Amino acid sequence: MLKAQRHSYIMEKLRAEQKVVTTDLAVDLDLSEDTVRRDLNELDRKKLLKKVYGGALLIKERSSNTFNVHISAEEKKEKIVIKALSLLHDDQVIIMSGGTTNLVFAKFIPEHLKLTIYTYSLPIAMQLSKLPNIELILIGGKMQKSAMVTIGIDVIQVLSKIRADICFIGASSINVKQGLTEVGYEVSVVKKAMIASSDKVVSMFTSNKLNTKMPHGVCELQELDTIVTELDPDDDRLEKYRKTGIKIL
Amino acid sequence: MLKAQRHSYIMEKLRAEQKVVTTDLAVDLDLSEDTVRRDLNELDRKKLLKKVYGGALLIKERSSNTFNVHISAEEKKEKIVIKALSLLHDDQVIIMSGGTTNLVFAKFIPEHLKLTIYTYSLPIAMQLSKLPNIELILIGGKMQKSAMVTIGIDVIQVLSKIRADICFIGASSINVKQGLTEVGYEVSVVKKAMIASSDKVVSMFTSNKLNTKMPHGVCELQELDTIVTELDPDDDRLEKYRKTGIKIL
DNA sequence: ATCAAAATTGCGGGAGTTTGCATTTTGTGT
DNA sequence: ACACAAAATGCAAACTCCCGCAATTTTGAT
Repeated sequence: MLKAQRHSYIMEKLRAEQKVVTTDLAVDLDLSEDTVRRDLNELDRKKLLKKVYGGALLIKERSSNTFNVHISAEEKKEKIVIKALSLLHDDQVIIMSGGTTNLVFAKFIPEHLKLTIYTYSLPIAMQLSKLPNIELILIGGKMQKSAMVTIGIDVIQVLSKIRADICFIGASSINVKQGLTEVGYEVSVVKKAMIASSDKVVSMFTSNKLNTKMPHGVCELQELDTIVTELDPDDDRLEKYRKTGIKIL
Repeated sequence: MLKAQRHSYIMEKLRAEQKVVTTDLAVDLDLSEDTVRRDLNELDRKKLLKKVYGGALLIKERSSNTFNVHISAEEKKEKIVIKALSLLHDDQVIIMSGGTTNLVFAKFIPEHLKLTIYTYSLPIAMQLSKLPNIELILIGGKMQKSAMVTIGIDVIQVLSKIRADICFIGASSINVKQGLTEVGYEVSVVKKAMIASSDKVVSMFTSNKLNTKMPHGVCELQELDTIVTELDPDDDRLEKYRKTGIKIL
């Protein structure tokens, strides 16, 4: 593996986990710890991370005016959202949940579409602000800082008054028995409200979310109209889901 | 084989595998490594790939997952907000309007302060999300895309129910006779509501806003408790404002 | 067709990089 | 203060790169 690739691997892992451990990286990359240390030192010199005893930490620059959102597996997500674009038409009212898949979706919405979009995700609202033909309503509430979304009773209240054509809902986990499930209780409640206010429910997620489970239920699989993954709709891994009669893109 | 053919072979392999290795390409193409290197350097010069030690990598345009806010006269604004930090104490409830001066302020709030902050500005909410001890409430509503703030009746309604210790209010324009004035009607209404809900009103702005006027009134000078500029409080340009009895930092 | 200039290629060798190991130094927790 | 892990240092081997040069091919003009 090329050194430059190692550096991107390290930075990627760092962004995902906030820290990296020298010994782990040596195993991951199948290299001596010496080399890993040299890599870390080099990246430290370039101010891309902060080397500490035992590994390295993510640098958080307080000075920059840029807000960065890290998107993992971006190519897969691009494949997903391009398929989902076919669901959009002029004059629809849409609710979008948070999550990076939906953020990629926001990036791909064509400029000419005239839509009304409700969202409670800050990055998605920022992204959609670039589109002149979108009527954009940001749903306010208490900020959940880690996910950059608002949560709580205020969000539920606003959602309950909307009548939307489609909601696009990210997924933490999905399986045939329990349907959609979430890590956080508050987010699960918000998603329930989204579903209740929408005529059609679409969930987009990467295939690694398939057949996984989280503590808080959102809805049964049957309540979803369409799911979109990066897989071919005929893929074996979707077999069980096809049998439920759900639409798969 | 022609050079152009080699180049397309290299680019194709690069797109397929994200990287190419000089020695592998020399074998694939049955050429000396020197020639491969020359090819790679040439493609690098044309910005079609990124040459690295040992091979080359795909150039990936950092597709904008970054949201950038341009801040003019940032040094002046830093001077202002550092003075204003003295107004903050643990357990205060604060309302912040939009504007880049307030954004700089958000960047300078110390990590240890425990505050409850209401804002209707997306960039400010993003910035404040980095602070673990802040209870952050984003006020939702229709997005005004140009300013990255929410406006409208929803914002007013939320603001009217708050009882805040201080509000930090940006200024489009200020003069002794008319007080604070705004370009947009909607923003002027929101700012009136902010003021009505706060015990103390602080306005921060750069000195170029002094003695200017906009169409929509926000409040009389007397309604402000404190103004903060980058000037020395004894500066001649603030003479008229000092006479009104307003506090100047 | 002929020739010269320009471009391309491979090679030798020197310079520069990278890597793992041995050794020494430094840092951490008990 | 101690033991032990992590890091820095020095070093040699292997690898990669670049320069100049000569051989070869291509190009373009006569």
